[in-house]
Amino acid sequence: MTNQSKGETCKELQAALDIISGKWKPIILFHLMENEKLRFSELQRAIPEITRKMLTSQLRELEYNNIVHREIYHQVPPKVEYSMSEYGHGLKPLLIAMRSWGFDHLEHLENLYRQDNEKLIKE
Amino acid sequence: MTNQSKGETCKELQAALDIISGKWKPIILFHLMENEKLRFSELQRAIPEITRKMLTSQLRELEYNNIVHREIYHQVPPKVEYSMSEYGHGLKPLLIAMRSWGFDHLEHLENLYRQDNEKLIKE
DNA sequence: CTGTATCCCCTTTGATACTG
DNA sequence: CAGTATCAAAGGGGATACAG
Repeated sequence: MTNQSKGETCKELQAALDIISGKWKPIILFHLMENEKLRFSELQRAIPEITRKMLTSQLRELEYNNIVHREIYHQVPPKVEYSMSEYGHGLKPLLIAMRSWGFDHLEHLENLYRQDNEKLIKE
Repeated sequence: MTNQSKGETCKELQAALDIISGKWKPIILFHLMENEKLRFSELQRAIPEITRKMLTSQLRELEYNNIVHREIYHQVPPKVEYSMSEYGHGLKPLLIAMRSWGFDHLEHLENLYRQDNEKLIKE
């Protein structure tokens, strides 16, 4: 086993988090997992609340980390397509596992909330 | 499949990330996974760079989310023990999966770095 | 020993306007 | 269409001092 005991930060875990954390990265990744290729504008429509700046920057970081591929068509008007890189597809199982745990967790919170409410009603 | 296509944020994934993101949460969680119970001061020694304030706040958030249990011994001087809650143990597989992916990713980066270096040497 | 309270900084995010 | 530039706001995080 790795020795995390004396001051060694858990760099593996951090490495994974560095890739997927960022306010919009999770949802961007899921759209790209489910759609093969998406244009910039399609992503924008899919995530209406995001600004162009944020969409650009988050995609750039994913591209920098080799998770996402960016294909530029030199046309007028321009067209750019984003897709998961081959390497990026390796993230899929992890993202699915996270989503699954998150789903259960939201149910868990629901139950806690319900119990609190019932307690309040009784009193 | 869930429909993430039109503006629905991926709340499940976000829920998972909310729990484990935070500068010190990953390493705190791993220490608690490997040690059953740890006192506040033991955690501090295990993570020397962390400040008391941060250790407190991160633990409080984990406690609030029902991941970590806090046991207070009313003594002088005080003694507080932290441990994974039963619910928190359910995070273990996910954390291990993340660490595993992160490990591979760090190797991936190593290889990229090495290739770049060899290219530079050739030129 | 196990915390809190303050104050400050820095990074991330957002609003808005401009451009090839 | 697919961005960039600029500035402002918000929040997370750190240093330090104090407290039960």
